[in-house]
Amino acid sequence: MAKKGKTAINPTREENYPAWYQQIIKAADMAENSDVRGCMVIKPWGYSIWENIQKSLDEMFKETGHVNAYFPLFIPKSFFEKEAEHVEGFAKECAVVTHSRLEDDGKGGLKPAGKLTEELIIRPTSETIIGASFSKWINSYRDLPLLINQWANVVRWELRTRLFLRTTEFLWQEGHTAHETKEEAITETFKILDIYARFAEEFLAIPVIKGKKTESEKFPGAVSTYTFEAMMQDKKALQAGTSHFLGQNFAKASDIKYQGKDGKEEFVWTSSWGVSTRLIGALIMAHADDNGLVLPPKIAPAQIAIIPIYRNDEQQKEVLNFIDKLRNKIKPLRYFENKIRIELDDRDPTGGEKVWHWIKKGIPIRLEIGPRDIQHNSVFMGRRDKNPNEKESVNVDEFINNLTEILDEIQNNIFQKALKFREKNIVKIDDKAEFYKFFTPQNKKNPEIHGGFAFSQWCENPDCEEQIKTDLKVSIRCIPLDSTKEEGKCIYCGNKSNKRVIFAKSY
RNA sequence: CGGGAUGUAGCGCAGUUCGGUAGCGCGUUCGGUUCGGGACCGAGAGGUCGCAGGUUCAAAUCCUGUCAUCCCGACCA
Repeated sequence: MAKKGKTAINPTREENYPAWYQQIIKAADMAENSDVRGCMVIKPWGYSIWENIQKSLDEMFKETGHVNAYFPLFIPKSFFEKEAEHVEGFAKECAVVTHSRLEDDGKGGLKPAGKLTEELIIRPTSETIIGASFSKWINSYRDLPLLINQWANVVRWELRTRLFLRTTEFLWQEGHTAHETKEEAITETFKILDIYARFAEEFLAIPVIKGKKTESEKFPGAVSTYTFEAMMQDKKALQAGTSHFLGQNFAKASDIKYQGKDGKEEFVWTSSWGVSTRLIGALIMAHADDNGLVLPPKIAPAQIAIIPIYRNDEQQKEVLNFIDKLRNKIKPLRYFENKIRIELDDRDPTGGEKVWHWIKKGIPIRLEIGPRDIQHNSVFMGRRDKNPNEKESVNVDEFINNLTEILDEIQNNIFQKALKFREKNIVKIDDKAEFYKFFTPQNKKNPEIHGGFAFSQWCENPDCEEQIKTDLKVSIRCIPLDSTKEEGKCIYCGNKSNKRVIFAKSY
């Protein structure tokens, strides 16, 4: 009989959250560390999730008038130096290309040669090089707005990396837009933030809080940064993506000017925005449980795994035949305009191992189909939003008829569960001592999962923000956009304050 | 980049104190029995013990260096 422990993933979230996270990725076979420090290999199951993210977001960008383009991986150092704050923010984590070829070093190895006259930076983000193109492309107000997106890889030489959450090289999209007026650029910034938030909630099933970053947390070179923050199951906040209003900072740095209707030359107003493979990390930490990954149907590489059950060749033929017919019935169905993807697991039939294999991979629906089901024209269904042992026999026609609703239900259940978790762990705190207690673990040596989001008053003094960060490692994640004015006292200094912000530990 | 921990078969680990040439569970391969909750029996394959030096007749084990991973800190999508 089964020799397994209580959970498929060990350690559990409660026992050791960071180790649990690594195990989820391993068990679902999503990615692994590469031979290059800090870089990951994204394996098919993980990459497929990224492809689905790309597909959905790309559609949303295009629906709102954006077009894709591609800019170089390399940025001349001089371009990069143009925006002072930008340099300061990114200089410490830039990979620099200094040579263009390799030569025999006379010891059986190779040495770099062909020193470049100007060093090239591998893009950590592309504001500057895209700005250079924009300045050529834009002449007149008729050229505006310019709404460009690129899907690319970027490199940030991080000192501490974690699969998906922070890697030296990562995949993302970066939107860059130029507008005639400040208002238009700001509208764009919010429009994208809304798209991101909608995508996170409707596709990734992750509830998010939209908000503005404080001065200390904003993007280097931006006038203002907007973020959408999600709560992970260890109650920490994850910045899932950002949208920046850049004012005319980069327009001035890259000399992006247009001639207005009045004939006068003006600098454009720009925005930039991005989400990355970090979203996959968010997906894992928002939904996965102690039995493995949990995938919302809309973003899953496949929605259904079919496990055939049989004893002999004759039964195998019969079962596979039945499955084939089932697949043909599913084929014309569409789930959010997409085909429903099915994985048939016809490896050698070995008991329930295959069932657990798919549970760990987070597949939304598992179907076990054997002779007994064929007899009753039914399928044996397990759902990832329910306990692994909660399985039910469903009539085939009923299953087909209800399939999209079932997927919807799973999608919704996953979202609701995450939402409930967040609501439970977001607390209004107005007392300083309580605030400190909230963010201090009971067990100092081996901190348990604690804290959450504290929705507290802040007087807008950066010193208060800084002190809290020093004391508790808690930062202001954002000033929620829907945070209404409310008279109160700053949680740190007690001075008059008129709004609440989200405090949390973060990734 | 600073502090701590860990590197032994695909995965999880023992062996290191006290040096003697590598083992367990899972997985994997083959044969058979099985098959509706992680099957069983039998027979195999698989490791220059992270890497490089050093000490020694002899190193997974002792010493030095180095690399990687994980955790904490500083920094960040």
